[in-house]
Amino acid sequence: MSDVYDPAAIEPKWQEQWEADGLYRAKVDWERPKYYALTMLPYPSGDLHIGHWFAMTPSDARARFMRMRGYNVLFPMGFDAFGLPAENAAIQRNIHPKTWTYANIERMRRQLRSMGAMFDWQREAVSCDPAYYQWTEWFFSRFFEHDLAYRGEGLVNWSETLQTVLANEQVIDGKDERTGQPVIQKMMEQWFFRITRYADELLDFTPIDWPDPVRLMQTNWIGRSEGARVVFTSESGDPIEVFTTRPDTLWGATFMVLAPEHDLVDKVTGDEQRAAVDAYRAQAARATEIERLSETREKTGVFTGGYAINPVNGARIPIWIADYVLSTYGTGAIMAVPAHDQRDFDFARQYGLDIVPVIQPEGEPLDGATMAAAYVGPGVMVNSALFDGTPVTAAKGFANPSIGAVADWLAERGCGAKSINYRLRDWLISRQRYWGAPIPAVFAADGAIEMVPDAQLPVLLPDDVEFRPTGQSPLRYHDGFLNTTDADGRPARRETDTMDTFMCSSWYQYRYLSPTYDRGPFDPQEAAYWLPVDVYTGGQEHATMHLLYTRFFTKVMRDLGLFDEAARIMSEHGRDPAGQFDEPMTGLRNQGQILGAERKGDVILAYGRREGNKLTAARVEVIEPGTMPPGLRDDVVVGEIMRRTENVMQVDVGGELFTVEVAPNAVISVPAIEGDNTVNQLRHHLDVQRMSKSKGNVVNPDELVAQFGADTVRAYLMFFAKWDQGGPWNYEGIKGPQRLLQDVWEIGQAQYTPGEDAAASRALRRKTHQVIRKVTQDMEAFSFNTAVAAIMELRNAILAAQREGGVDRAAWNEAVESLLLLLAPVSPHITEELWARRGLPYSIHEQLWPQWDDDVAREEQISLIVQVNGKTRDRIEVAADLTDDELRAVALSSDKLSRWLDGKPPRQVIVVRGKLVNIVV
RNA sequence: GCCGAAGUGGCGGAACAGGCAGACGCGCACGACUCAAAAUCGUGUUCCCUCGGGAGUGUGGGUUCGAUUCCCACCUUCGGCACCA
Repeated sequence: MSDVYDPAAIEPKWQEQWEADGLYRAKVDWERPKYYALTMLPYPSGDLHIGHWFAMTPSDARARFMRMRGYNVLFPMGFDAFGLPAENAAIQRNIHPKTWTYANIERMRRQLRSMGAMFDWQREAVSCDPAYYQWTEWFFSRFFEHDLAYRGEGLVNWSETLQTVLANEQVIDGKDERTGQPVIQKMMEQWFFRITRYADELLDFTPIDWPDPVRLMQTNWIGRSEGARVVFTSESGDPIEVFTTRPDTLWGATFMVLAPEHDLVDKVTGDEQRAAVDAYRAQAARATEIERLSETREKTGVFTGGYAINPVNGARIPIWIADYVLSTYGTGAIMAVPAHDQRDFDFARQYGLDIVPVIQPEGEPLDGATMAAAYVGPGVMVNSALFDGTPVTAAKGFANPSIGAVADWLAERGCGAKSINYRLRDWLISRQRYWGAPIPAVFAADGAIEMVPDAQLPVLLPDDVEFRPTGQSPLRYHDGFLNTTDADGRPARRETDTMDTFMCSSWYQYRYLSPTYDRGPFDPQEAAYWLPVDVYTGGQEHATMHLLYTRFFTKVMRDLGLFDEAARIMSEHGRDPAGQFDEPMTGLRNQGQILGAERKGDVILAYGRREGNKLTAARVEVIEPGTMPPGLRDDVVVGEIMRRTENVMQVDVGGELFTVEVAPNAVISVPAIEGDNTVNQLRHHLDVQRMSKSKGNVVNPDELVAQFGADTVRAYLMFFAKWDQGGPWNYEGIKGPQRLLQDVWEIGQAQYTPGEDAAASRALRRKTHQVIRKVTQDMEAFSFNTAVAAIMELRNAILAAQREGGVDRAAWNEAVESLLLLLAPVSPHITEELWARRGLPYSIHEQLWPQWDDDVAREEQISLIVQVNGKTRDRIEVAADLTDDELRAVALSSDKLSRWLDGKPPRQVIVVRGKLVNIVV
C-alpha cells in the first residue's frame, strides 16, 4: 500500500465495502434506542451543487455521531421528483419530463454516493414513481372522503395570450417570464385542502423543539385574530356580513367597503354608478404585482350608489368598493371606521367621507374634521349609546374589555357573534400541469364528482403526451386520459389538474419507512419503531409552506386513524404512543445558504428610443462594472440589471428601477462572447451570470471531490462557516482541512517511540479529554465549525508531542485513536482506512464514541489575571485549586501592582475563582 | 411600514448563566530547506505609539469593580410578511 494519502483510491474502496456489508442498513431493533434523522430531499434538477453538500454533509456527520453514541439511526434519502422544471425542459428541449427526471436522478444518486454519506439506499423514495404517487392519490381520496378536500374558487395567474395558468415563479413583474406578456388575476374553480380547520392546533408548538424564528414565522403566517362578525343590511334587504377586530368601534362606522369581487356588488350598485363600478372591477382584475407593491399607491375605489344600515344604531351609510379590501380575507367586506383605522382614514380623506370618533383618549378631544391620522390607542368609548364610558385598553382581542363586552352584546342581540379569523387560507393544491401526481377525481356527465376507487389507483400519468409551446397541460387534450367512466359505467371526464408538489413532500418521511410496501402508504411495524422524526434538517426557506403542510398532513393522518396500528405496536413494545403522532418532526434545525463567490452584477449600456419610463433599445452592450456611472439620459441608459423577462430588463439607474425593452432587431454586444451577438445570446449570458450569482452553481462539487477528496470537502464545509448562517463560497480556505487530513494521515500511521515523561503524558491526555468533551458538546449543538476547530487543536497537540517526545505509549494511542474516532463522522473514509491500518476492528463507524473524564481534563495550572479597576495589569501562573484567600494574596503580592496602586490602599478586591482578581482603588 | 436574525482583525469565524477579546483556519510577513520554485517546517501577525503605554467587538448613551455579552436609542445588512379589517 502506498504511503501517499490518495482519497481517489480509498474513498470508492470503502464506499463499496460499506455497501457490500450493508453497514448503513437501518433495521428495526426494539432492543436499541432509535433515532430518525431526516434531511430535506432534493429536487432532481440535474447536478448536485455545493449547497446540497452544505446541507447534507453536516446532517450526515450528525447522524453518524448519534450512531456512534449508541443509537440505531435511520438516515434516508430520496427525490422530490415532480415539478415545473421537468416540464419546461420538455417544452424547450423536447425531452420527456420522465426521461429528463430519471436521468437527473441517476446522476444525482452517483454524486450523492461520492459524498460517503450513511444513507440507507434501500429506503429511497422517488415521488414521481407510480408506487409512490399511488399513495399520494390515495391520501387525496381520504381527504375528500372526510370533507378535507373541496372544490372552491381560487385566484390564478392567467395568461390571455397563452390561454393557460402560470405558476407564481413564472410571473415576473406581472408578466409571463417567457413571453413578457401581461398576466391577469382570474378566479377559477380549484381543489383546496381545509388546512384552516387545523389553524389553532398548528399554532401550538409545545410538543416540538423548533427554532423560534420558524415558530414565529408560522404563527404570523397563520395570523389569528379575535373579533366579531357583524351583519349589516343593504337597503334591498340583503345581509352583508363583515369581520372586525374592533367591534367596539361599530358606532363610528361611516361607510362600508366591499372587495371588487364581492358577490353583492352587482346587487347594491345603482344604475347611475354601474358604468363606474364595472370599469373599476375590470381594472382591479388587471392589478399586477408591481402595482400592488408600489409604495406611493393611493387608495382607490368607487361609490356603488347603494346604502347599508348599521345594525347597532340604524345609521344609513354608503357602500363603496375598493381594492384595499381583499376578497380572500374575512368576509370580503368591511365596515369602515375612519376615526380609528388608518386605511379607512386615508380612504375617507381621499373621498371626503365622514369621520366620527368613538374612542376618546385622555387629554385633548378628537375632532373628526381636523384629525390628522386615525387614533388607535386606548381611551374610553363615546357616542356609543349604552357603552359610553367603557374603558378601551391597548390589548388585542377579547382581552380588551371594550371588545369583549361589545362582542358579547352583539351575540345576545342576534346581529353578530364573536369570531376568530385567520390570515391562513385553505391550501390550493390544483396545478394546471402535467408533471405532478394526478388528482384521482372523475366528473360524471351530471357534474357529480367521484373518486377513482382505491383498487384502481394509481391513476397513471400517460407517457404518450405532446407538449405545446403554450405551456398548456397535455393532459387537457389527451383523449385516452381525459375520457373515462363513472361508477355506473357512463362516460365521464377525468380531472386534468395535478397536485401541488408540496403534497408529495408532506408525507415522504413516512414513505421512507417502507418504500415498497403495497398495503398502505407505510408499514405500521416500521412506523411504530421509527416515528416520529427526531431531527429534521434543511433550509429556512421552507419555514412556512412545506413545514406547515407536513404538520397539517400528520395531524390529518392521526385524526383519520392512520397511525392507530402503529400506536398499538408501539404499546406492545412498552413505548407510550401518547402524543407520538401529533407532529411529524420533534426537532428541527436550519442551515444557512451557501452562495457563489461574490461578484458584481452585469451592467449594460443601452441606446434607443425613450418613452416615459421605458426605453426601447436599438443597441445594448454589456460593459465592465464601474466604467460608466449608472444613469439615465435622453436616449441612453446605464445600470445594473436587476431582473429580466424574455426581452424586458429592469435596470438599476442609481437607486431607481427603469425598464429597458430590447427591440427584436437590436444590435447586441457581449464582450465575453465573440462575434456578432443576438438577443438570445444576451439572454443566455445573463441567465448563466444570474444563476452563478444567486445559487453558487459555479462551485462544482464533483471537481472539488476529484481534486481534494470527499473527506476534505466534507471537513471544509463543516468548518468554513457557521452552519446556520452559510455565506459566500471561498476557495482558499479549503487548504486548512486539507492539511488537517494530511497530518491525520501521517499521525495515524506514525511509528511512535514512547517515552516516560509523566508530565508530558498527563498534558497530552488532558488535551485529549478536553477535546473529546468539546467535540461532543459541539456536535450535540450543531456547532460544526468549532467541533472541527477542536479536532485541529488535538492534531496540533499530537504533532507537538511527537516533536518533543516523552509521551508514553498509552497516552499516545489514546490521543491518536480519539482523533480518528472524533473525525470519523466528519471524514468517514480516511478514518476507516487508518483504523484498519492500525489493526483495529472493522468498522470505525461501529465503535462507541469516546468518553471524556472531567478529572483528566482538568487544568492543573491557570494563568491568574490581575486587574486594577478592570484593566489587566499582570498575569501569574498559579495552581488551579487555590482558595479565594490564596488567590487574593498572590495577586496583592504582584510587584507590577505598585505603579498602579500608587501607594493607595485597595478599596475593594474582587476574586473570581479560577480566573482573576480585580483590585479597585 | 411591521416582524425576525445579524454587525468582532485583511478574510471565514471563536469567546456571551458579565470576568485574559481575536480560539481554530485562510491569507500575509520573515526565517529554514532548495540552484530556484512549489510543497513542507519554524516564528510573527487587531490598530496606534514618543516603547511608558493608549485605543479597540456597527454608532451614541446607561447599569456594573468589570460589558462583545445586560438595558435604552439609533445606523447598516440579510430574511419573512406586506392594505389581513
